[in-house]
Amino acid sequence: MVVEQIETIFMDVFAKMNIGAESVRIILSNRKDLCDYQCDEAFKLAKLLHKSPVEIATEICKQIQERTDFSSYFKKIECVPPGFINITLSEEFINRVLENMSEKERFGIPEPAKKETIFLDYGGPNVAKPLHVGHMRTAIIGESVKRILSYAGHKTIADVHLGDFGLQIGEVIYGMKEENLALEDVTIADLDRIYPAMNARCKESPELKETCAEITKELQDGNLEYRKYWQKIREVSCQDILELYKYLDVSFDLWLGESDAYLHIPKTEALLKEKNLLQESEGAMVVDVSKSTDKKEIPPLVFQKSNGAYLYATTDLATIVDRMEKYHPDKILYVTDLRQALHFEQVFRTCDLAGIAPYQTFEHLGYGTVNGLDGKPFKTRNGDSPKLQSLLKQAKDVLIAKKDSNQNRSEEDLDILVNAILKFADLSNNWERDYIFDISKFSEVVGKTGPYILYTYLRIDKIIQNIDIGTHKIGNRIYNSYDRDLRLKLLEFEIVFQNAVESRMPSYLADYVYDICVLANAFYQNNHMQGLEDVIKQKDWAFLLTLTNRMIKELLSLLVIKIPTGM
RNA sequence: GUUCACGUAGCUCAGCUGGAUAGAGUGUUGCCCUCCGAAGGCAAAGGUCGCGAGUUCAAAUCUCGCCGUGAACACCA
Repeated sequence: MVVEQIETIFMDVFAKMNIGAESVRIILSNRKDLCDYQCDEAFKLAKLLHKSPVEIATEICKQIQERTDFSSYFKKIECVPPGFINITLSEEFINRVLENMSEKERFGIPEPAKKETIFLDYGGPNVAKPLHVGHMRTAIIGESVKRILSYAGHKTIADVHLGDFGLQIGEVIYGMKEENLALEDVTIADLDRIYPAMNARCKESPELKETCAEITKELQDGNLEYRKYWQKIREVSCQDILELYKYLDVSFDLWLGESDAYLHIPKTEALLKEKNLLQESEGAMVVDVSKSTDKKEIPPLVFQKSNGAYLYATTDLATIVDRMEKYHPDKILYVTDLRQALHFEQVFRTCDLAGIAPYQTFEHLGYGTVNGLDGKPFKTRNGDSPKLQSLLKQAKDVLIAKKDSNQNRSEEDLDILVNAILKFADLSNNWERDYIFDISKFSEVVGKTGPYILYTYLRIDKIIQNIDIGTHKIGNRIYNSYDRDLRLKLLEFEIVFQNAVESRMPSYLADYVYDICVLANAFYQNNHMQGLEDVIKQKDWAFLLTLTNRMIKELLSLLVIKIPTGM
């Protein structure tokens, strides 16, 4: 909003000066002590115009200063050697834009040029297996990205993509039958007991594992008895999974899984055959996805194993076929561990080759591995990695112990705080990086943390509660530097949000909301509003803080963080 | 081995579509609760941006080489 308006003025001036530039870039100042925004275009124009950057910048500044509308935008605009153009906004401009933002939904960010339907895949929990930290990371990042895209004006569809047809099911069925469990009485406690035990036994005994694999295969082929077991396991497990997601405030539009994908395998196979893509290699059916331009050899995608079984790539392909057919998405985003990058590369290329969907449809948001304190990844296979549920419980206990007053807090508020701590910690990091999981991270409440943001929000809320602003707007003044800094920060919303959308990076929003809070803290610490004689000033400030809090709240919501009643 | 990612303050990390004096948090050392909540504020100290070249008026940012760490490399997901 701010940037576009300034850019328009610059382009206007460029036209007058006969500068043949097609665009101009105004960026946030990196010297806030000198100006609010800056333009470094003079350096680029120097070659084109065969003049020195200072000359060009000086002329641009002069042209802008001579405009009749100068003061409605700028307080000061000046050229600083060797050719920077430093821009300081006028109070009028700042307040005009803020008022406009305050009147609009979503602070007036424009609708996307093209409204896209975007599919997101960020669940991947396995039925009958407990969720662990990795699942939480996927869920939090995915949910946040979904909310961001949706806020930007796109249509989003989230699919949990359940792992409900794998070997673990065979193992659990075997264990249930062995114990002679009555199907209708099976609870999550039974699954929590049977799965780890069976998993351990299968590791010891390859024969037992083979038997379980056989059960799994028969289930996939339609064995009715096993199917009943499977349904029950799925039902019980999903209840549990749903509860955890609910705790995390993560939701999905679709609860499909691998078992649903199996229905679409024949269709998928036909599509591949039609394009003559399937070929036999070492007994397996594969798709050659290599390209001559590859720097590194990309192995073929294995569609069907030599023993006739299907695997991960198969169900992923089949799932895509189904999604394209039913929903015609413009984009499909996968939020998974970075280590799966090659797998997705193969799948995406296959889709492109088979005409299922163009390569550009897909994006793999590969987040860094969740590592332990030793820097090694948490193991997901042998049940060694701690259960998510117990970690959340642990975090809550630590929180209660941290502050006396927390003992009187409602369960709901405590849960919100736990969520805020771990989500802010996760989302304020760039998701591409590895993530060292440290239980102390789950209880960090000071500094750049979720609780700090919530604390600021609640304090502001308390301050403005007692001031009736009625229909009062932003006003036309700015009273001091704390005031000005906060207003300027709020103006950045659109820039920051667009960055977050384009990069699918919630961390930009986390950093931004933190910056807002720091400035808001400084503001109310230094500008006491209680008993202020200047009523206009008091209302101006109350309006500003109201807008600030609205923004904090919406940003938090995009980070999947709620606001407690107190803390 | 090949490919990719990463290396910034004691620690955890921002910054990377090139711009001016490289920023936060934490930890360390001080100060600030008769004022709207101290889960807060203010200040100080802390840096060869892994190393070396190159491109450029300008490099933490782009290119190349080296060193270090990690990941992936067809019938697991």
